[in-house]
Amino acid sequence: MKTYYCDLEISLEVIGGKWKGLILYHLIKGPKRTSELKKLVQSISQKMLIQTLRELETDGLIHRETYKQVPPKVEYSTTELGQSLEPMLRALCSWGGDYAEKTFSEGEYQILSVE
Amino acid sequence: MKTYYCDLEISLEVIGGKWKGLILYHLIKGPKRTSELKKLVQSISQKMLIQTLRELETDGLIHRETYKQVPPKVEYSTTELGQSLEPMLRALCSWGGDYAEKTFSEGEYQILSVE
DNA sequence: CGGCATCCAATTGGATACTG
DNA sequence: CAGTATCCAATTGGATGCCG
Repeated sequence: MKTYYCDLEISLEVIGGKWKGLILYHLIKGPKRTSELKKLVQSISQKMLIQTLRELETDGLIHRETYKQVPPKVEYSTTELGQSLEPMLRALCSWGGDYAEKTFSEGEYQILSVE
Repeated sequence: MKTYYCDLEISLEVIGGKWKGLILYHLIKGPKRTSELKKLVQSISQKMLIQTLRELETDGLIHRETYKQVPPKVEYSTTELGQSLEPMLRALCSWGGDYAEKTFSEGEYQILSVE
């Protein structure tokens, strides 16, 4: 039996880790193909991208749709459960922007939106 | 110059990782001594606890107060910046509880609050 | 009590090559 | 295009011992 000492430990197990929150956040803004996600999160390796997607799928946060065609097409989207994290991820995202403005110096960082 | 492709990457850099969010959450509920934090997050090692606290301090989310006495006493508390994450961490925490109820089977997990 | 240093095991993660 | 497998480097993290 799994033992937790705080509900937050459960959330962090599901969306914690280096990439899960970020990938999920991009999918919350709309379904994406594998290659699109790779572009949105450039620093992730293909291996980690796939691995992260598998974990999110296993935990019921995203859905994987395969189109049987050549060349193959796969599209990922959020489930209702995954989508329910939208307010928190949006708030965190906005917090990150504020944090950077307050904390970093001009010219010390840049944000290149790839939307 | 640091480059980000999404503001969320900034937040995750600051409160991501295995322990930062959890430690911060406990401190948001009130100042704690080192040994108290260790009790609240039993599965963390002393090394990781100290390391996590240093990182949170460096990023300006928590404050470390040393009382010069024997035996030594150290107390950690949130800064205003750290406290500003309260709504998000509380929401995430509550989400984790809901997730567990929906997803886990009875007897598959337990939550032992140590408050 | 709170913290640091060292050593070592385990895990993570990247590069590359290959498949349908 | 999407994904898998393998190998290897880097990082993480735990156990232990020591210090003020």
